[in-house]
Amino acid sequence: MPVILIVDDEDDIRQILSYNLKKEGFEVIEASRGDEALHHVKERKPDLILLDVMMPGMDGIEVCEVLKANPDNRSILICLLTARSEDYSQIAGLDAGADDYVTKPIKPKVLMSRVHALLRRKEEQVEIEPITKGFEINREKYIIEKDGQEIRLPRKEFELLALLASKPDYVFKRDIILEKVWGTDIIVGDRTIDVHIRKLREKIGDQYIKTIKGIGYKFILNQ
Amino acid sequence: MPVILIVDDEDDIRQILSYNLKKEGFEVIEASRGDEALHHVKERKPDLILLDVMMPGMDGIEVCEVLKANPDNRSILICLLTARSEDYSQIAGLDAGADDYVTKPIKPKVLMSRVHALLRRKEEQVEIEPITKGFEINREKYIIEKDGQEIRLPRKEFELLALLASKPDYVFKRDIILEKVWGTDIIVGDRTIDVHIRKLREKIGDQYIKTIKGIGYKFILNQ
DNA sequence: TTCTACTTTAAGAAAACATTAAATATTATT
DNA sequence: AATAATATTTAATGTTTTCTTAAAGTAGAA
Repeated sequence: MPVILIVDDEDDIRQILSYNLKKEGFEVIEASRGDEALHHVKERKPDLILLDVMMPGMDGIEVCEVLKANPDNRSILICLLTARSEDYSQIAGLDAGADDYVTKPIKPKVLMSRVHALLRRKEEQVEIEPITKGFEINREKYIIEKDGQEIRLPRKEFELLALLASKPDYVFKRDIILEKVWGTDIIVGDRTIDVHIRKLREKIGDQYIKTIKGIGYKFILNQ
Repeated sequence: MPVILIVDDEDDIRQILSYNLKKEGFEVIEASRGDEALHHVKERKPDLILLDVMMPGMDGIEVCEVLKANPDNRSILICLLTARSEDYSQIAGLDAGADDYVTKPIKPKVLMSRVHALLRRKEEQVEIEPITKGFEINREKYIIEKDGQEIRLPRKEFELLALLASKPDYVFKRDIILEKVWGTDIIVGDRTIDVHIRKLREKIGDQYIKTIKGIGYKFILNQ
């Protein structure tokens, strides 16, 4: 899960942002001052920084400039938090390398939406598609193609197959499957996996998914 | 390259802005009065208007109101130029539909930064070229043609269809739809999408929009 | 055999979407 | 500026699909 650093000198702002972000599953780090923020970044590189512009001492723009000056930090997204009444000339922040800004008073819903949009932009860079002969797994269309024939799968089945097929012949342990397909939050019984495997075998043919007793399952292409 | 209209009664301001904008490759149109500006907009729809608030005759706020009253002009960005001394309450311009404002005296660097930020945000909205057999999508008139038959769609429905049809067979996730059609600032409930999908299906036929449960929707042409 | 781990089937619960109507906004018209 | 017409959003309820669990069955290992 993405790590987000909140930098604001006002405690209650930090609290409300932190609460909302954690609720959505993000890992949150907080700093009340600019120099503190820079220190945190050295320790743990966040994916995104929510950065207040108006702060005593080192202000947001400065923090932004210092960060972006270092190539290692180029990939960190920065979203400025600005008061609407602030003179916009201060918002040379976009020149300083910020990726977006949100005006105060901050509506949590709006901010969350922005956060997701920004992180998505980042993710879009590194999207990999697993390739498998005879099988085409098309995430964009959310269908799989087996020998030219389109097969539509429900979400869990799709994710399960996509996982197994991403590394043919590799055995995925049950706990790994649970973690990748269901996530760490949701706890489901072991039989649930079996049933989904069953459904998959029904749709794509028994021969592709092999059971490794006591361990897990694997996707095979030959034999 | 984006087209920018500068509206200011002071010649030297227009000149300096024009110079800087042209240097960055923008196409620039100028007007010295409000009514002249409106006239220009009819002739050639700009992407962005830099609009002085204090002008003899029709002032900037009025121009802004007139423009934004017309749906065809809703997509034009408006950035107000205001004197710093002006009471902030006067900047009801943001209520009049302006997208941003910059205070005088204008620092070219600051303004350029704002201009780029605004245009970037506009681009992030929907600027898709729909390519679709049997369907003709006319963005100017908010009309689609299905098998020669004209169907007029309200804005949101149109944008939604235009988005889906821009990549047939491609699944648009709900959050992407919200971001592209509604924007990141406006937060609406999930059911809102459904209702719009409903309306669309009613008008163009059920077979074109397919639900991918748990993911989103896709536009399909065959089958 | 007996135990363990998986398979299979069916059924109920939960999630996600569809539909309708009503409440708000917005836009057009008088 | 008031009214009417449209458009948009929300809320409530219904429907469908998907997911999960429970229960009974099976095959193989100890």
